[in-house]
Amino acid sequence: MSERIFIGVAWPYADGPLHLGQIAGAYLPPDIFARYHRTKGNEVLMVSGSDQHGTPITIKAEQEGKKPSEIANDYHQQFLDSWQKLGISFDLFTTTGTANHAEVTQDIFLTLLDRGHIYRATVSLPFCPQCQRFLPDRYIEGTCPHCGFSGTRGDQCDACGKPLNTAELIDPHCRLCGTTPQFKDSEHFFLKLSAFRDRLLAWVRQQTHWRRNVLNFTVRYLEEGLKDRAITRDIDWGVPVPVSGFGAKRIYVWFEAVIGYLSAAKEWAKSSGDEEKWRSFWQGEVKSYYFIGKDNIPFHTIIWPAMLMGYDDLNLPYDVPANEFLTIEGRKLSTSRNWAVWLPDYLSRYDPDPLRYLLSVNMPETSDTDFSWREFIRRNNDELVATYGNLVHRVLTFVYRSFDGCVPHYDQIDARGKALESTAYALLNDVGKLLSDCHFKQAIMEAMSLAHETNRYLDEKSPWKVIKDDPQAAANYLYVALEVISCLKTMLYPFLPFSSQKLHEYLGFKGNVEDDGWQLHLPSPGQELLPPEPLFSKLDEGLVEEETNRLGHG
RNA sequence: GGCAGCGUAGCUCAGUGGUAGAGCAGAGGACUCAUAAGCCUUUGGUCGUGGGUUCAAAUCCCUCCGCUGCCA
Repeated sequence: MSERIFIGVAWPYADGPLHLGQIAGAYLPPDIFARYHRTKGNEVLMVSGSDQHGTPITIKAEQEGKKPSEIANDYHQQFLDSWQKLGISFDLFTTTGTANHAEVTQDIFLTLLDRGHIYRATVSLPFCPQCQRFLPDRYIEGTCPHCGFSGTRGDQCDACGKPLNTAELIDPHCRLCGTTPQFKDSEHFFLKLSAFRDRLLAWVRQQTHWRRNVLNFTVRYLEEGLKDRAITRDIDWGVPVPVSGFGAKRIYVWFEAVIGYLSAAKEWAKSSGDEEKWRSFWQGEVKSYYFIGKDNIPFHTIIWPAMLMGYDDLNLPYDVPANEFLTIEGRKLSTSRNWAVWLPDYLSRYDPDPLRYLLSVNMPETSDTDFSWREFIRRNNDELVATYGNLVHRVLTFVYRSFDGCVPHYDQIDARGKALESTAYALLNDVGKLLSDCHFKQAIMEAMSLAHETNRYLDEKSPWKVIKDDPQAAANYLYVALEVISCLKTMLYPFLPFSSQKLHEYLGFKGNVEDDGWQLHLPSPGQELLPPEPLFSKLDEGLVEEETNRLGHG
């Protein structure tokens, strides 16, 4: 019986390249999850896109003398390239800049307005008399009241890290022209979040399968009470407010970006030729998963569900497996100080699977974890190359040479061989269960344990000795080893899709690993093998220093 | 400042009431098909601090310290 799975992935902000923190937290986990479900034979729709709106992009555009859309489009192309190289298998990765997205956003806006979930109110906001425009938080600079730093922006002080209100800034001035802002009335729309509190709380309390930090955080947040939030801004970059008299305002990004999950599903349906197909992933028997970093929790467990409750009969999230953060060489990641490993840089120098491996085995599922180059190279050399890659290579090269490049004909499997087969079957099930429960780290460790066990099996059976006197016994032993390697290929496929596909082909199979299903796919005796090559390469330890030196510069 | 999560072996991390775990690093050994890989044995921790509950606590409760995130 096939299940249907909707996977929403956090929308990366298109104002800079992706870094490993984002990959470990929000992008690799859903891909592993999606690949597992597809292999299992389930229907998957995995969508996301670039978030093109918001003030960081307009500021960057003004600084670089470009249009916001140029900046956003450049990074969007870079994201697409990164997904392809890293193997992040979106069914659709779109942007918030499409006409479709604006249409869906405005429809939700108007529906919520019509039903009384959105109301108007006038607020007093900073306005620059010189530029003749309202100033969003980030357009105002001043002196931090906490630490005295003079380049503090309106939302948070970069020097001491404290968040603050624009009104608290000492000597505030417009970031563009330096003029002191005045306060001026402006009418805005507010989402009546407070009215959803009780419904949300009742719903959230039933989600006992959520990760503890996600559940506790959300419950406490709701128990403290919700404030209505403004969902429009006095800017000209974003989705227009579909109400007359609001031509100079736009819908605020936090309201609009989450709608992307729905608009992307609709765009995907349109391009598939069946406009109504999106419904099969939004209504009825389908589980929706949202993969995000911990900073995004309230938007996905409170605000987006509230919007969905107010809008229509669409499914609420089934699970929001938010990850914690990745630190780099023991320090908090900082894009402004360039204390980050950028994905395009990584991909220009290394293969995708070693990174996918490290980030899987060291995924920040329950607490922040650390990325270090030493650990990356160590895991690559000692675990991927030595344990798994070498297992595959020692079996394939020995079989290839000893049995004319074909899968050997076996005549019987002894008790030890049968025990190993059962272990493989059991692990395949266990790993599948762990993956469907979003326990990625444990899943990959269990999968790797089969490689260890198979290395032990080979050492016990020593087919390289046995073959001298009893070639048939060696054939029997090696056949079991080939079976188990084929099983490893399937179990590790969600994590290491590129090398699994290679192994699939070395074993003489055609087509894609995914098409063969989440099951032990037995090599047929006589099946021709491809000349084997190592699956992974060792990395020089000197790279540790080389890569570490790149951090913090530029 | 409020809320949530985390703080376990030299390092990276598992482990939510019942005799402290894995991998790597360190020490020793047998083997040699394989990318000098793999396999076996082994050293190593008063589970951040101080209290409490319990026959029993890394695990539950409280204090404090530190880290991360959200909010003011």
